[in-house]
Amino acid sequence: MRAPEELTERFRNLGLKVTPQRQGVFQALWGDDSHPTAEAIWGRVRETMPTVSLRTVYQVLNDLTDLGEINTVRLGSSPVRFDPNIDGHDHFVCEQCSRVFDVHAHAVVDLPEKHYPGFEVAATQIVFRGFCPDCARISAAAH
Amino acid sequence: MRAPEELTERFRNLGLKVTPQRQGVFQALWGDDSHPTAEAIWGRVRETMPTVSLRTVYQVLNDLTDLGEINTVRLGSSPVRFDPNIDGHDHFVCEQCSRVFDVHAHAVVDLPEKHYPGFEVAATQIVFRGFCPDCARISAAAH
DNA sequence: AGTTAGTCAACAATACTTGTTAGTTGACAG
DNA sequence: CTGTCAACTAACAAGTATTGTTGACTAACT
Repeated sequence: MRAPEELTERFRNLGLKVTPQRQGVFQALWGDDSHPTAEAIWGRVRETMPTVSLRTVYQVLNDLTDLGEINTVRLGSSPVRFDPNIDGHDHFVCEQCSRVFDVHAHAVVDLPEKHYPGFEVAATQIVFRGFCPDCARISAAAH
Repeated sequence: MRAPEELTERFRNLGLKVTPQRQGVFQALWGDDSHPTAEAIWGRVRETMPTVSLRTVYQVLNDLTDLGEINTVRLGSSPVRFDPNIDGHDHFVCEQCSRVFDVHAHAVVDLPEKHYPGFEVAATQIVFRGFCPDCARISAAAH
């Protein structure tokens, strides 16, 4: 996503008001690569704005998604996570702690046209599952 | 997953009773590659056993999952889907009709150890998104 | 300074899934 | 063949995540 200042400008250009709540969410997301849930963002915004409602946070997140500024990430049964990184990248999900990491895989992926005629691939998503370094260390130490 | 008869035997060996409800779910899943939801399976079992409860279907599906006979597939915001195909394979999700197809991708995927030290990859999942042949045809005809 | 979008609070509602209870049935072992 | 206990049903509650709604209030922009 764009920097908070640029988002401010974009919202204004679109005729949307730049409220402290919206700016709070911009700030909370900016540079975050931890794929926070709506609740997590809410918690962060509340630190400086204790009265903000979860409803509003959801609102803003959906607005940003509609504008293409952020992506939603749904992996497993957990709640939706929000990803301000909209460049092409892959994900690693830790099966232990459920954290999601941005990764760049070396991948050559192809859906063979010959066997799947008529399928129009718009996006390819790679998800790795396993243990993150922290959890791998702990599980190794358990021996 | 195994054939219904083999599952029957496995359940019996494990001391689990082979009830008509369980067999109904075995049958409903056998050879199904449409990634049905719990409700869909329920509907199918009810055709021959109208009194079966959704609760029981969930129960049996979870049992089968625990036994590793089937996989759960969570893609997007739809309810959990169940996949009797537990061989390594990939998925194609139609963004229009939400159907899920089993596919075998040509893929060479690698998480570069060098950049991600300590990450232990247990599984790699590839998901294609786009239009399935049916929906591609309809959207093309709309022009 | 006025208009109106945005927000809040509080609550309802949705969808999916699991928990719980109590009463009944029927699969299997002996 | 029969007793036992796992399994099933029905009916309901609960839980999680998310969105809808309403009415009153606030404050951002023109």
